[in-house]
Amino acid sequence: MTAPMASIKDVASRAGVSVGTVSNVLNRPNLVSELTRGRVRAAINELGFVPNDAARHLRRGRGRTLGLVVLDVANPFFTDIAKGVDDTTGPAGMAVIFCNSNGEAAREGRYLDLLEEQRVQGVLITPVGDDNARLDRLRSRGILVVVLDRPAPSRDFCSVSVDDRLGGELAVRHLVEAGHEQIAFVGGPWRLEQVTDRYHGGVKALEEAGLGADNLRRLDTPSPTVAAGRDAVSRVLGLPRSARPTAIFCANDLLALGVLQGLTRQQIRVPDDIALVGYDDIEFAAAAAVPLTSVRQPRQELGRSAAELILDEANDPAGHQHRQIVFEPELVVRESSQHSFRRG
Amino acid sequence: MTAPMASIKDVASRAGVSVGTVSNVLNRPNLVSELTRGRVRAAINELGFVPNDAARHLRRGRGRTLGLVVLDVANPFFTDIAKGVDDTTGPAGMAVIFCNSNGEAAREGRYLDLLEEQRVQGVLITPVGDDNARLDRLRSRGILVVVLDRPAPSRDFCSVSVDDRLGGELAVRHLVEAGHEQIAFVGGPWRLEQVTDRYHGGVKALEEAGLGADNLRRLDTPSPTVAAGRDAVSRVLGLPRSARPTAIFCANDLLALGVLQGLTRQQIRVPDDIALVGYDDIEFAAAAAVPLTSVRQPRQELGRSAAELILDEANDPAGHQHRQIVFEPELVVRESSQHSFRRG
DNA sequence: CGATATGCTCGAACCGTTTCAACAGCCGTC
DNA sequence: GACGGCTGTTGAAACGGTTCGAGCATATCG
Repeated sequence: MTAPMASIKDVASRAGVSVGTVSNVLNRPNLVSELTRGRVRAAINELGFVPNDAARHLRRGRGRTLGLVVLDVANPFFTDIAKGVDDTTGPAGMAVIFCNSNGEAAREGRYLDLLEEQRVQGVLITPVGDDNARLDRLRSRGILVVVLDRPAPSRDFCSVSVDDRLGGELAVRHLVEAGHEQIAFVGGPWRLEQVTDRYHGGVKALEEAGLGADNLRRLDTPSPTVAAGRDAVSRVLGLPRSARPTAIFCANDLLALGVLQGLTRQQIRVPDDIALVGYDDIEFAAAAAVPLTSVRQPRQELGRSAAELILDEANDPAGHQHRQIVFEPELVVRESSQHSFRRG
Repeated sequence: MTAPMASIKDVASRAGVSVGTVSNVLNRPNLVSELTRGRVRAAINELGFVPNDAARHLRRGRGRTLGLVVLDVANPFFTDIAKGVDDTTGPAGMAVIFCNSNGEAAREGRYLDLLEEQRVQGVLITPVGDDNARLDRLRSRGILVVVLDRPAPSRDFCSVSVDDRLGGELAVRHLVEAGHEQIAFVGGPWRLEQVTDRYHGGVKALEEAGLGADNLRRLDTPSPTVAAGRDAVSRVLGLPRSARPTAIFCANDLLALGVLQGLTRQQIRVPDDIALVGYDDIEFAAAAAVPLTSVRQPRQELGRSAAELILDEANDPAGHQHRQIVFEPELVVRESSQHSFRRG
């Protein structure tokens, strides 16, 4: 009933050699004679021996696993990142523990504790807040850290991010150029830097156009999800007539899809009555009821680069230089912001 | 530079007790006097001691991690399942290694090897094929197995699934009742039982209506993704006029969204020219260009139940009874199949 | 007062690997 | 034939916890 897993000892006795030799066959086969190697390999197969990673880990002091902590597993933006990570760590023989902080500091903390106990080699994380004390602590314990989807808090962390201010700027400039002056910004929670940066980028675009921050009205959401987007619609519509926006810029596509649903339910047409711009350009943005204009981020690329940085540091801790990679976002214009699309 | 992680020995010497006592404070605090317990706790805090899970694991023989292997991380259906799993394993202090087989047997195999090396306590898996030899092998090595989103191959595995034949039946019956007689089934790869079951359920509905399997024309796709759905459209349109379907039933929502995009590109209106039904009812189905009729599965529930089954077996291996839980799917009708919606 | 039970603590064995110093042959050299 | 250099192999010491029998006070009881 219970596990009769063969150990290296069983292999050794079956092959008539010492455990050290078996270990050598596994790790430095060139040190072992052809003949013994063959016998050991045979024994391994016959017994179906699979080395115990916990033991190896214990002895070596460090494991072959990484932690990936994201804000929302259900957000395709993050699963695309995860795919990118996986594509590069898999071939390197690393396992990834995929954790969902759900945007909650408490959950994030619990997962980081767990990853510490696992003595993971490194952590790729999109932090919930700006508590870099926690990141420092990981570091001081010898755990490699790469900040994902955010610039690192200091020069001695690696990070991979996309210029969110620029993204916000692109989105709002696009709307301003289409003639919009009253714009709503739907996003939150405000503690996420991604949200504030996108907002501030938007404000910058307005100022460049001679308008003010008042023209980008902030509507906070408790979370950046479809449901929160739906709920935000009533607040947009509840604004005094004078402040009624003609366009909405959402902090991500999930919110935008929710807003779109909410507006549709209220018989408000997009883009005719209100223009809509999302962020991330997830695959579903293009398939939406009204194809969504969105700010594209190189999602898989983000994951791949982050994984490469951490592998680089893992393989050569001494020679490694911390880098803060910043990608550029790109505006993808679709129907949801094309006022003229139907009119014209 | 390198990790000076405190070990249980450091804690012991700092608190002036033996390592055994420290271990007891951690695992059976009631055996330790109030006084010592305090001293040990203090030492733990001062040193920032975090137990090494690999060591514990090694001694105990089994770890606190589970593996979750799914067909596609980027499919919201599976991330919702993952959420369900996570919600129930997290509080139980278990870590989950989330693996993406991507529908490829080779990748699945590599991940299972990895999970074996990790000596995970259990594996929740949506298998790529029907190679239950591999599952048997996990079992024989003492690794608990729960089959996800599929009925177990035999009575001595736990499984949590949804009745896919019934789902296919519901979808096609709905179309038949709306007057459709030529229906295309877009799905694949054919090796996935989920795909074949949904197809056969559809055939059953046709037969009940006095029609034949010929009326459900199979169009295989290489993968159940948005891109594959888009590509399938040309094949639907390439069918001889006589066999031209008036409705399409897709094996999942990703395919359906892709098909919808493809049709729109060809200026074919849904549902007026062709009706469309998806499967899974992911969140984005309702937000699609044309809100998608779909067959809903209790996604998070699926994940939760699976996790509960595995925790149950882990906690009481002897008393555990293997169970095959089967949920019922539910048809959610939206605009994409409502021929009358616009006409009426 | 001695025997026995009770409450805490200790120390050592053990889990399955890796690593490394030591060593056994064997060969060629001088 | 002693010697040094290779090649392969061995055995034991870690790694960091858990577990358990033994030991030692102290309290309980007859």
